[in-house]
Amino acid sequence: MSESVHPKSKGNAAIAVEALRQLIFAGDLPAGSQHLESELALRLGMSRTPIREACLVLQSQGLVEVRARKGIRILPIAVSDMAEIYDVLTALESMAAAQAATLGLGDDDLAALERTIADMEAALAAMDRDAWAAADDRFHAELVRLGGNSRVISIVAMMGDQVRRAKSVTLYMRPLPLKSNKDHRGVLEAIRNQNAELAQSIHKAHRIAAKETLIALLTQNRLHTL
Amino acid sequence: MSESVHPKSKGNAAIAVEALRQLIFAGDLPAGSQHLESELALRLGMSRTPIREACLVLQSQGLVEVRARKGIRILPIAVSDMAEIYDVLTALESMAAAQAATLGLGDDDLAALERTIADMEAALAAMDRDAWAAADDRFHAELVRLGGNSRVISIVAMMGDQVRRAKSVTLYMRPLPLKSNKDHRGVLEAIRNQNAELAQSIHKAHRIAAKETLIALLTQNRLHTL
DNA sequence: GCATACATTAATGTATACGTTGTCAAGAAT
DNA sequence: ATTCTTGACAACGTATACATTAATGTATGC
Repeated sequence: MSESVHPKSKGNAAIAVEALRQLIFAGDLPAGSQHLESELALRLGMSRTPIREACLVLQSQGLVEVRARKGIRILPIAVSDMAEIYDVLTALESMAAAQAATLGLGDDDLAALERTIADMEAALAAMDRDAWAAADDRFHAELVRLGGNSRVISIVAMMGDQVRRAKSVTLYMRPLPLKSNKDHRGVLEAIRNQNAELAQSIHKAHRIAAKETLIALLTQNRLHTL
Repeated sequence: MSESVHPKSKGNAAIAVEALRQLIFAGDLPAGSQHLESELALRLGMSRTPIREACLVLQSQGLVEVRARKGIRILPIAVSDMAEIYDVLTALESMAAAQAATLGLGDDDLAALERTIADMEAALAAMDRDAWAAADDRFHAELVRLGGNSRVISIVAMMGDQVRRAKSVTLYMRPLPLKSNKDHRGVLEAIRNQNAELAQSIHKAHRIAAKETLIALLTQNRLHTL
């Protein structure tokens, strides 16, 4: 039968994970706020059981903290957290870039990465910050995908989620990242030329610069927690 | 009051996590085996609810996989997994070493790290492989602790858990790692001298060598999964 | 004899009731 | 006025009953 494609192919727990993620990223559950299991259960129209399981998953992903009798707390991101996360991303993504370079990838494999760069350039030309940020996310995700290490992929995705709010807050506070794309093209070319050292060093410098820019911005604007 | 320190400060779910970890590491739940929730509940003397929550936690740590109607599966570690994990450890621990070197740590801070090296030397002299492995684990844990990045600490701990079985299997298959300690002392001295580049490069080489040794050993002995 | 449809069943997924325990506030003692 | 005690309450943690669903075996039709 041609049922609706997603009648209930996912359990309620999985639905709750996705719904809570949306609520968190949209700011409907603000950073630092606390919420009772029963409140969330009522809000999502299910019982406490799948809510509890969803919160455990989100806790393991570093998005919330479950504290007995104090409700589920949406974890705020402090500047020190940003520094930690960017350091992890720097180390893992740089390694991914180096490993991608050693794999001898062809133009087919690099097409997706190249497209994200083109998207960023187009977004810059149109001064569309949101489109640029989306393409930048895709660039980094594609880069680690090319690295081929599934653990790196999932760790980077988790860390990316944790800083998502902070990045969106600062997106309109800083000048357009015109220099970024030179780095991106540099990494791409180094991978294409199988120059692992160069790919790694360019990307590492790129990430360190991004970290310092972001931290300076947050500090200047007294955004200690997000 | 001199109460017993842990009367029941932990809930059953936390107890289940710890108990299942023990069973997995001890081999009582062999890699690749599958177990029903009700079986584990009976075995640990509690209901399915805390078992389910414990399994979700263990799944997020990469130790098991929960599959509907097929039971909880203890994840085996393939050689390719070992390669992935060692690459992650290489990147993150090397960064931790570099960052520890930049912190200007004093002898007090480095005492614990130095002790783990001394323990390894003593264990080597006594040809006590288990003691050496335990001290080596402490060395790596202490190194990342000195790095000061809490996310690196927890990621490294998770990855260490995932390869624990494989390391214990190969522990008695390889010659005593006499060279290792020179690397360890080198990292320590580089940190003491605030030479971040050197600390990073020594540790990186150390990890790469360990990876290749372990993978060669597993491949030679046809230990594709553990 | 084989394939397909269906019934059975066993295991997970969910709801709910209940026990347990930390929190918070009110009040008494110092 | 501050602090300590105490007790009620509210939220969580757990057990259990129930619904759902996929796998398996069986029967039936071709």
